[in-house]
Order: sequence, then C-alpha cells, then structure tokens
Amino acid sequence: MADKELLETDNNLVAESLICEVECIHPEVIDRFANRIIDVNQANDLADLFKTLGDPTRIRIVDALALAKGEFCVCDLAELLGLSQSATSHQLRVLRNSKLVKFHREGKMVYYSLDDDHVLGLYRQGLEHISER
Amino acid sequence: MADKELLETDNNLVAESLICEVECIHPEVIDRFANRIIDVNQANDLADLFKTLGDPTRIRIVDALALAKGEFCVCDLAELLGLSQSATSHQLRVLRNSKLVKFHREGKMVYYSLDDDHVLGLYRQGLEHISER
DNA sequence: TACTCATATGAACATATATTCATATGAGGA
DNA sequence: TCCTCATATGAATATATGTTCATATGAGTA
Repeated sequence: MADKELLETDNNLVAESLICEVECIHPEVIDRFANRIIDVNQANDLADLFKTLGDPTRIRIVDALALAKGEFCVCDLAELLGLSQSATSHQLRVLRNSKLVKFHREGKMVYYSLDDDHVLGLYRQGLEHISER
Repeated sequence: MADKELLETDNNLVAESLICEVECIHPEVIDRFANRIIDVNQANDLADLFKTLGDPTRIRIVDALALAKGEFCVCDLAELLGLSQSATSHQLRVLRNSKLVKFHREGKMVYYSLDDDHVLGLYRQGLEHISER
C-alpha cells in the first residue's frame, strides 16, 4: 500500500514493481534453480524423518536399540531409560510410524529393534556431526 | 495405591514389590546396557541437530543451498522458495544457530551456504532413506 | 470364564515452534 | 546527514508435540 502511493509519483518505478516487488533478486539465479528444488511432498517426508529423530527421548531409544544390535521389550526400554511405560509406548509408536523401528510379538511382550541399517547410518552420521564441534 | 492395599493381604508380594514395581524387566539386560547408553546432554544435542532439519521449510533451504553448491542471498532464497523475507530470515537464524549454514556479508546483502560437507552428507543420507520406500 | 500382566491408546495439559506483522539495524548512495 | 534497501528481530498467534493419567486391548494362565 505504501508502495502504491509512491508509484503514482514515478512511472518508471511502476513498471518495475509490477514485475517484481523486490529489487534485490537475481533473476538468472532464480531461473537456474527454480525447477530443480526439491518437491514439496518430498520435503515434507524428509522433514518428518528428521523430526522423528529430533527428540531426546527417541534419540535415546534409538541409541539403546543401536548398541544392543538387537531387540528390547518395551518394559526393559522404559526401565533402561527411566521412562514411564506409557511415554515409551507412545514414542515407539512415533518411531514405528516413521518406519524407523520394527517389532514383533512374543507372548505378552513386544520386542522392538531398528528397522534397518539405514537408520543406524543416519544416527551415526548425526553423532559424528555433533562430536566434531 | 491399589498396590498397597493388595500387598497387605499377601506378604510374599510385598517383598517383590519393594524391589521393583514391574515384573517384566530382565535385570541382566538392564545391567548390561545401563552404563553404555548415550549421555543425556549428547542426546539433547543430537536431537537438536535433527530437530533443526525437521522442518519442510528448512529442508527446502538446505536443498537449495545443496544444489547450488554455493551461496544464495536471503532475497533470492525467499523468492526461490516462495517465502516471505521474514520467514526466510528467521529460519536461516535457526540453521545458523545449529551451525548448519554459514554466511558472509557483501555490502547490503548476506550470502548463506552450507556449513560443511557433513551437513550435505546427513541431508543426502536422509534423502536416500525416504527414496527407498 | 475370570484374572493378571505387558502393551497400546485417548484425552488433557503444558510447552515448543513456524509464520506474520511491525519495526529495528546497518550498509551504501545522494 | 538523510534516504533507500537488504536483512534481522520482537511480539503475537496458531499449531504441533511430549508427557501423564486413566483406561483399553489382548495374550497367557488358573
């Protein structure tokens, strides 16, 4: 709105403003990259993956499963990490939904483990990153 | 409390309950891993790193910087991603605080780029993970 | 079938966070 | 010095999320 009023006093500015509201943009940069940027859906999926790992409790769960190189039942996980059973179960569900862990039932117990080595790779790379600072 | 009342009718149960509230724990599992689990501070740092990558807007910023293999000024980034200048700046600050991007000033403009190849590695590994499903 | 136990889940609450709007900062130019 | 412009930032708001509490589910067992 402030712009509009200013424009009426300067026709030269009007033309430019109709094309682009801001002056600082480098059109050649935009043109070059505009169609190569990650698709919004993919960005959402990727963000969801990282978001899932973006909680200290879930990190500790993943860490436990990573060092066990095997599986834990919910109850042991809760005890190991000092969490309530409910909190543990809720967080395991989040990890499950993102396919970061898998599980199987054995009688009354449910055992969880990392879904694949990819998860381990991501986790280790993250660990490396924070260690180098 | 429900436990307490039950306990008074069965002394055998009392003893066990005083040691451990839950029955399903495997003590040998706990003992074996209890002292090897990631330190809480480290878990927080690692979660913060992933949390920073856990937002679609920041993912798209990182993606743009990754494919440019160079730098963008704030204004170009905003235009490229269809974001407001303010939102872009706020998110760049988050990325800066987590040391995922670096920047330098040139006159009025500020140019941002990925901080190091580690970030790129993490990003790519995440991409791989979601592509394989 | 009735009971116990391991796990899952829904609701509620407190906290964190992404965006917008308005404004501040600070560099370059007239 | 005053103005413009690129960027940064604070406040406010809407939304997402982690934990707890209470309860449900569902497998084993008497």
